[in-house]
Amino acid sequence: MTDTRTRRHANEQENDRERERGEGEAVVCPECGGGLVADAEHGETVCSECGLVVEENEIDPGPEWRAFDASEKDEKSRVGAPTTNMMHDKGLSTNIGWQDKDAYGNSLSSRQREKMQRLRTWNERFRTRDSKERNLKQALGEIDRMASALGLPENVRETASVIYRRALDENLLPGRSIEGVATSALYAAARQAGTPRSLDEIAAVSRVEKDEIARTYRYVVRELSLEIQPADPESYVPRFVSDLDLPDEVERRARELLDTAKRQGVHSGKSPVGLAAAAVYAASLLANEKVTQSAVSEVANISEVTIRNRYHELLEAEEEFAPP
DNA sequence: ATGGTTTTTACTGCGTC
DNA sequence: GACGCGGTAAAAACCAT
Repeated sequence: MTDTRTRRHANEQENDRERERGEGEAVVCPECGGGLVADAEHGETVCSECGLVVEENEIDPGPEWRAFDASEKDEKSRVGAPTTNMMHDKGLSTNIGWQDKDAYGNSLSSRQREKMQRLRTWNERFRTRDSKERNLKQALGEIDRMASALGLPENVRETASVIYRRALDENLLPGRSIEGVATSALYAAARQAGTPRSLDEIAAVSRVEKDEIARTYRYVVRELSLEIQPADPESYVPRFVSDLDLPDEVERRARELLDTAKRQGVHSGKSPVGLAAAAVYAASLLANEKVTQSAVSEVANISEVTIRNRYHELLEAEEEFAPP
């Protein structure tokens, strides 16, 4: 009986590779497989390895050019704040200022003031009237809330916003809760960005049950054909190490252990979190740092038994690979 | 639904401080 | 005696089919 999950992961990854060529969401260069970097200054997406420009002519949301004094700034800067996916209308809608001043800064007559107040009210109503927009407003709020609770950086929130927007556009919402889809989007975004949070951690800050998140997540991933690799155990290591107040050396060794384990294929089918936790524990043994299994299991939310099983395997793999 | 795998739970024995 | 660690068996959770 060869490990069926080993095969599964291998296949999954091949499929992902395949898909990346087709769709615009690629995070990997179609030429050389290197990582893509956004170059906002030129509005391009460029491969870090071979320099291939993948996408051009995207709108550069940044300021036009350096300004050396105030007048130059007025001349060269574009109007308004940079657009962002984190606002439900990308920050592009009209807002009516709250100051009762006209374009020249003169104050308005009381009649005019009343008029402006009515305009403000109606503008606000129109801006959020459409159900999709309302929907987005709420979902993005949720995403933001959960992301801060989990300490996820801004780019993850942005990605989550994009995913949610797509789900909305493709009419994936009917029959599913806004919160569920929002949570799934965040879960997916965190994994894509290489700062994964486990399903448990996500569920802890979401208003939705774990089962539903998992179900919705699978659905969303399938419908949007998002390419998401199984989480890399190494991406959990830094967080565990710092949660346990361990030195950098432990982190380094943990990475080494995971690397050789990967090379030997020991890792497939096992939970990445467990692997990471075991690596941290094994590494701290090697570095003569005293940490208990229960401490590691606590921060990783993994049972001690799993840590034991995994770290034996890790050490074995290490010995086979490099027997000094 | 099913079957194969992994993870968890619960319990036990051993050595050390 | 409490604690850290190791092992085991059975239950639960997970996932592809």
